[in-house]
Amino acid sequence: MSPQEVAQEPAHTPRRSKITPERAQEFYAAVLDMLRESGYEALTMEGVAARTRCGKSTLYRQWGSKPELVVAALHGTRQALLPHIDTGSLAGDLREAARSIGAGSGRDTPLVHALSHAALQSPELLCALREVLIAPGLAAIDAMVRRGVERGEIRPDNPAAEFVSAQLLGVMRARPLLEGKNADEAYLTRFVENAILPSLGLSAPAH
Amino acid sequence: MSPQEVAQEPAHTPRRSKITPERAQEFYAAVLDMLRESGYEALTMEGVAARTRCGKSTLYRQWGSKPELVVAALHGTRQALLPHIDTGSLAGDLREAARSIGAGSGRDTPLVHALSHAALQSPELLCALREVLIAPGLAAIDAMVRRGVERGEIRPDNPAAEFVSAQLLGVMRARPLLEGKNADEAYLTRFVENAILPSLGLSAPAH
DNA sequence: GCGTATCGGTACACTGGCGTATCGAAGGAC
DNA sequence: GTCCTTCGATACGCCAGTGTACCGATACGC
Repeated sequence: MSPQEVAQEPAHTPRRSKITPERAQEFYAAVLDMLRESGYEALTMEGVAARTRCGKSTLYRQWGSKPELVVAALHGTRQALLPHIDTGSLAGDLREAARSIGAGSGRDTPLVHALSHAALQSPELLCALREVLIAPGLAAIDAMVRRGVERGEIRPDNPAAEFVSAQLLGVMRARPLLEGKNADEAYLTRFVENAILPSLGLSAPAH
Repeated sequence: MSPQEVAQEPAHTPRRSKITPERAQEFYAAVLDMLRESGYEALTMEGVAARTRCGKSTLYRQWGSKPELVVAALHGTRQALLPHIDTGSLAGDLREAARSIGAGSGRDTPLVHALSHAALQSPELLCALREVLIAPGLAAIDAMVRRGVERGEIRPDNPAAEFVSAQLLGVMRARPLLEGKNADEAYLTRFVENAILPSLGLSAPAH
């Protein structure tokens, strides 16, 4: 708690910490990079200290412990992974979402991958993971579907609607395991075009 | 290597090990259980020894190290998770697969979950994971699709066909993260019915 | 039955990470 | 310019897990 306040307030209250917000971002970036590379368990405070060229004491002074540091890193680097998408049609939105997710897949997929198991042991971590990586994507996709309903493109009770987000995020996580490569833009675009849209009844199956 | 030979050959060569095949299965079951519960990193040789009421020395004598034990446990408990499914139609096969996967989801999903990250660091583990848990499911589903093509239910170039397995396995892994509960039989069945089949053009979208 | 090798159990070094304590140095407040 | 706090760095104690060594007991081969 206290560290974020300190690190995120540019100036205002007589700031005690010498960690500038930019410096904090360096810490956070290092943490997330190391998470992506080696996972949560292999992430060590010593490693973070070495990579950021600071003392362990600084890390413990500011964040208290490894789980808190990781949670702070997640929250501190919130970046809209699905930026405002509103193309005017559900199909367009989903295509654009596939593009956007695919473009960022090298960044977010490994993160989710690295944290998804560790999160089961720690409620705080699970909460941060959902809040930062899962919920925004989920909300964005659900919003697209909702707008699609409002525009009358699909019916409110379209039975495939509830699966759209699970399909997108699921396939994104499944492909590395199945085929050994990340779900990139091209793959996700094909997926939306050939699987999701037809399931919603939004494009005539090509046969 | 040597331990499996010993444990899996009932008799034949003057067996040195006193570990009967049944006893070996107990070890393997304990390992997989603990993997499901706590993940790969948290699995300790001491824990396995304690749960199976054996000495650590036995584990090290037989399997050499923790990664080897895990690999052996995977290979040693090969069980067809998708038993021969052949209902005569692709839709029937997929519905049956959903049922079967859903019924076993409490068993296999956590395993994949626990190993999928650890596998990225160890080629042997990745290989075993694919061979035992991924490939059989993949092959089974692809076989269904292939039979569907041969029967003429879908065209060979059906663009949604390539995504069937990724969707099933992906959704199975995504739901715990999205909704906090396992993809059970009911959910997967609805998913197949309302998303996969329509995407294949196998059921008229309900609207 | 007897020898032998493995079993289960414990004790032991060794490693590596966590978190704390302590230190000189540096930079901002005033 | 002085004071004071935090910084970076290092050393330390502690704990947990790995893998080895050793033990008496036990069950199998013959």
